[in-house]
Amino acid sequence: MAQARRYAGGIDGNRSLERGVEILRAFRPGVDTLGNGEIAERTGLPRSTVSRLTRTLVNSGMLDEVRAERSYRLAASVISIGHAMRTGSPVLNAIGAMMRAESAKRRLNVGLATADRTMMVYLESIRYSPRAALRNVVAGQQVPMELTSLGRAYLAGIAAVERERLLKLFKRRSAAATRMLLAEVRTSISAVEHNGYCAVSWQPAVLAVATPIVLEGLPVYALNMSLQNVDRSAALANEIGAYLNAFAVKCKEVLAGREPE
Amino acid sequence: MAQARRYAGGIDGNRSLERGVEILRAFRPGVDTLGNGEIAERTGLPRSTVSRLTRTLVNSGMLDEVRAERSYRLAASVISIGHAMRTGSPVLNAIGAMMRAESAKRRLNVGLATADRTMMVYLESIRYSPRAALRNVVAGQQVPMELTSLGRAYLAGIAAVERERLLKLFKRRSAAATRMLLAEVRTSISAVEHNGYCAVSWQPAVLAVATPIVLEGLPVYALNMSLQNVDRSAALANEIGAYLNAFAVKCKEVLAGREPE
DNA sequence: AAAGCCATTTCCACTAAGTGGAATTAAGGG
DNA sequence: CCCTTAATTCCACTTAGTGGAAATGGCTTT
Repeated sequence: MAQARRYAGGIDGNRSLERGVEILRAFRPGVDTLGNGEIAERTGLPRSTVSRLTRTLVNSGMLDEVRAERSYRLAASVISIGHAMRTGSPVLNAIGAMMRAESAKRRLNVGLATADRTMMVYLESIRYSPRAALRNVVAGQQVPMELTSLGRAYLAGIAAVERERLLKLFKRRSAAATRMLLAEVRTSISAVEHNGYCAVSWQPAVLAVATPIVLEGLPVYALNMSLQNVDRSAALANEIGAYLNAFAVKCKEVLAGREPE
Repeated sequence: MAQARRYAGGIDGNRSLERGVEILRAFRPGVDTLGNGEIAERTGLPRSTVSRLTRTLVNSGMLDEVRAERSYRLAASVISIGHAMRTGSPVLNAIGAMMRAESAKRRLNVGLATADRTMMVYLESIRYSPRAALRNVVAGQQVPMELTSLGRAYLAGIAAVERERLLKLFKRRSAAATRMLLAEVRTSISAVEHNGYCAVSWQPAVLAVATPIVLEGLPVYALNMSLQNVDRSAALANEIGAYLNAFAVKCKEVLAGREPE
């Protein structure tokens, strides 16, 4: 008993909708079109089911059909919903401008991200480069949670049970180097607990420092600052970490003072 | 007979999925959280159904639940899918860099958009401003189709039947000024047919010029160039129109030459 | 505190809507 | 022109979804 069979009666949710979302998710960054067969493979759904659901998604405007090659691509609707998400976000509204100003002042990259399953996704990423002044780069970009300062700061900010659930997933994901990686992740988490931030050099010659932003009624976010073309030094990490802590405090003040609707 | 009852057997698509998408769509730009009640109102769905579907969307990661206020907001997933859409887009991949270069060279804004129902949504919008060099502004932003150069260029680019369908929708939407507006729209469309572009000053002191991009196997796009703080003059519109035509030709060449996978 | 008043969620009987294997149709390839 | 391969439609089956009604759970009011 217990373990009630899902999708009996409907208390657990709606199967078709779940499947439809899974189909949208099958379009990972970089893929242009997918045929029903490919979608069926990626999602594990029966081909006839995929055929019907893709048709529905076309009618709903979430997919565009490419008749000539019997395939589909994500339609413009998905970015307009994405845009709605960004403009609705109270956090981004509150601190977006501050992030831009901070990037210019400190002459480094400033980013804000939150989690999508096991990935961190940027809500905003302000890249500072000495020449092109500042330009804000693609929101929606994903980076792996376990390897980045953003992800580890996020892990430090969430509830312990959820954290352990995610750590198990990482274990399953990367076959090799598991022990060392997990140890590193835990080190970063306690760094956050002790110093307020953690520093990680995920990409070569890039130093990134991040801190969690935990607020009632909002998902946990992570704020980061990063710098390219530097050699990784503890001193530099400390300096940026101090900037980040100060900035995070300012952000939290602003966010605490917002009208709750 | 005929007019087969929808959702019998499943040939017409999947009702729950359609409804789930409608719920996501209820989050228009600017809204933060919506409760199930509000969603039910906006979508016209029964409250119990909304309750189940929102739960599913939370499980699928498309919505975040705000337990304290029993409401929901769009989750980060939607921007990561949006990002996938942008990085997958062959058009944006092919001409994004060219758009940036053109914006810098001509010192004006360059945008690329396509339709989402009766709105035009920007895939990319490169804003030129004399000071902050160039920075690319929010993709996903929507502007009304019937009022903008982008929208009218799009209308000029699509099949006639689809165009008439949309024109009827505009008629229904704006109670007043209908005759004049529709006449204006038709004027813009024939301007595209004659000169390759149409010019519209939707917002005061902004001159915008757009042209359709029609390619086999892709939705119709519209490319535009615009300039702020100018007084609207035919001469200026012609000049920008000429730039735009030349640029569109270059774009189409590049797009024609891409490998068809 | 207690009671009343919301809004949201769960229950449940009903059956239509969705399912997926099999048949069919359509699209390339030789 | 026929054959192969993949997508789509059919269709009998039945489960999964539905929505009205009841129950729950928060909040406010006296």
